[in-house]
Amino acid sequence: MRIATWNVNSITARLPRLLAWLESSGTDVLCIQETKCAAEQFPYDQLRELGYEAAVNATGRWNGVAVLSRVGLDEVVVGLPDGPEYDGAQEPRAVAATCGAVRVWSVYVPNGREVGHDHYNYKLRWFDALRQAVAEDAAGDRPFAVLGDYNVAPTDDDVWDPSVFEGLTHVTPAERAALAALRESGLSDVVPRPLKYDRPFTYWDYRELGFPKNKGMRIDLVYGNVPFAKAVGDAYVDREERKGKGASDHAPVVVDLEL
DNA sequence: ATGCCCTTATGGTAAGGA
Repeated sequence: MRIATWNVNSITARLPRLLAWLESSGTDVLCIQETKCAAEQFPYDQLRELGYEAAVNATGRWNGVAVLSRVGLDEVVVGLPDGPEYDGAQEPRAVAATCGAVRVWSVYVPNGREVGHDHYNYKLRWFDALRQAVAEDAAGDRPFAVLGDYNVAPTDDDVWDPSVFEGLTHVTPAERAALAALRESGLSDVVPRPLKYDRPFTYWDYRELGFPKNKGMRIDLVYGNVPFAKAVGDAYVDREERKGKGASDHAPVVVDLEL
């Protein structure tokens, strides 16, 4: 089974590339983030023509997540149970589904904006709610993973230049502690291979030649439980998808499971 | 080498991204 996660930065803007990539990559299950569309705008029909069902949590112009699957889609949960609110609303940042033998969450963790900002505190609360929501599956016998844009670089090696990030979100001890707490609940970081250069970055800013200069970050993560991690045959960042006109600023992370 | 911001909702400008 081939499973992947990809922040598409608008499923509407990315649809031609998304459909082509699903076909060329042979992905069975895709966790998507930043759909940036209302539920009624979601391209169910085009995806169904390629054989994919979709579990969607999308409410409008910001955020939005989905799980696409061509190997079954059951036990769908829309939204993080007991998830925190921001500005009085639960944002569409999580959706879960069981796809064949594997259960997954697709997550888009809040950005945080600035250290100490309300959004940063919300980000940390959101991680708490995520950990509690996945604890039972993380400790279970069924292959399970939380895939998505975590908006945290796990280590200093996961950003192109740590000195640039001093005092900024994505690298703080509190954010990294939230990742550590997830690992302590039974999940491990499935680190993909880079297909070029030494480190498996997954995001490069559109500005200032970020991609050609490889000024990247590894913030799109796959956290799997023991049965999931044992089944991993290969994992890599498909950096080809970051190239050219009409690319997202994130590349897909692809995991092959021997199931 | 894969290229010098992109996306949304708007109705010229604002907000978010990280």
